[in-house]
Amino acid sequence: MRTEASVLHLDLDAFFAAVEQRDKPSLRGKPVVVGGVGGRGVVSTASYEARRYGVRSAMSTREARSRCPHAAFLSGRFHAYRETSERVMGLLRSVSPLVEPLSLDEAFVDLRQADLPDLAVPTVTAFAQDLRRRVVEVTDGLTASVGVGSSKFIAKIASDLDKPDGLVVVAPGTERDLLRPMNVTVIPGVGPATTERLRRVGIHTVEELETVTEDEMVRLLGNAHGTWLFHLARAQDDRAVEPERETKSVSVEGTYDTDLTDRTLMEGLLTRQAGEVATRLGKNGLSGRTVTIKVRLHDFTTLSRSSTLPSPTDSRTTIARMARTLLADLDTSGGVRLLGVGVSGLADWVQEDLFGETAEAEEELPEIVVPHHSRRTWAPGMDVEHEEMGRGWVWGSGRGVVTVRFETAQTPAGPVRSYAEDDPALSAWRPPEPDPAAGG
DNA sequence: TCTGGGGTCCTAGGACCC
DNA sequence: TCTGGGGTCCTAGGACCC
Repeated sequence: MRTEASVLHLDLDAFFAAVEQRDKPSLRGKPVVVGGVGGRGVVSTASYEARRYGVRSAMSTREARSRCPHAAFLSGRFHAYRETSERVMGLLRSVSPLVEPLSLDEAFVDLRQADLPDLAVPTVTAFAQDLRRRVVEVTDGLTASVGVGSSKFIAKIASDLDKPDGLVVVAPGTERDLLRPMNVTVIPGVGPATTERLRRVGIHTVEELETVTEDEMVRLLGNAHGTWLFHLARAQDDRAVEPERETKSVSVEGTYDTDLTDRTLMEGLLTRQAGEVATRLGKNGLSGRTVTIKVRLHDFTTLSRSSTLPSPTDSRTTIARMARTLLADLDTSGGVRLLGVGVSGLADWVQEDLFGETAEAEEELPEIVVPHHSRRTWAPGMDVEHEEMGRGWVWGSGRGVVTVRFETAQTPAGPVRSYAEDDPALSAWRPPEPDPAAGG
């Protein structure tokens, strides 16, 4: 924790709804709800007019409609949100090089790196007011709530205290007095489960939380969370403002209006999602080793299955096949409401293609053709054929061994076998069409 | 017809290696 | 012939955030 109030947190007010009201004057002053409009949609953002009717983020759209039937229900225009967000982040970066975006509508700014004569409360207050004015300017009318304090934690709490269109600067030294009367739920990281655990031992406020020893807290909430909360209860937070945070995973998921029961359809949907994940990996120059599927059953039970390759991939065919294979192990007979595919274990480099082709070339050539029996030709995802086992694809290779998973569209979870990489029974599978470029 | 989609981080158990 | 530890990787699930 710093001795001066030099961490700023900025939060754009009802951001998605505010962009809609800005761009569509007929919506100004009226309740606007942005979110999923389908049968199983939830509210992403409600304008303050809609909040007066009890509409809240994360509420089902169905309930929002019953609370506020005359609201405008919009599915969202993410390009507009992103574009507006970039203008705000650009403004923040012009003020300090240390800007950490948390989402499209939120960021931390380190004021130690800003051009300020000093970091006294009156100075940062004037600076923050001017920044809020410039946000309105640069966004054509959107307002922001800002908090400034001696840490990320305090700045974030402060920006919440006078919403919307407010500013709160917490004077150094007053943090703990501010926190004590507050409910534990104001602490970021304290959600429903933690709140309930604390409630059961009679803890509701930060002041009560302060009475718990670190050991007790760890016993109650686990090592990481317990230790973390022990310190936050005392306003102890030394986290730096981190401008660059690297991506750890990329995923696509979808909830369907009616439960799925057709396995072939599920495989088709996973295949399409895998393609979207691969495209996004490729655009960002990423590849990853672990493919995970997510399946939410009719009763909301959520399952995940994952599998890790020997080397990273960004190939749509490999990701899709792994996804379908993982699905094969699951009983989905009761119906599925959500399917998803993700890739993690990311490397910021793409495995060098054996033919020196670019990722774009793979888009046109989903089936890779490899020469017969030459060494070092087995890359994950390649189609191969075994004299006895039939057609399969390379699961992994290395140290002279190639592992092949045999599958057909009907039986995705085929057996896995390993062979010496120069086993003559194993050959590259060729598409039925003659390919003059393939050579021998 | 309650309950999105994109993420991050943590835990716990088992495998495996030294 | 009884029973080490530590470290790392992988998997599944859960809590939480916006």
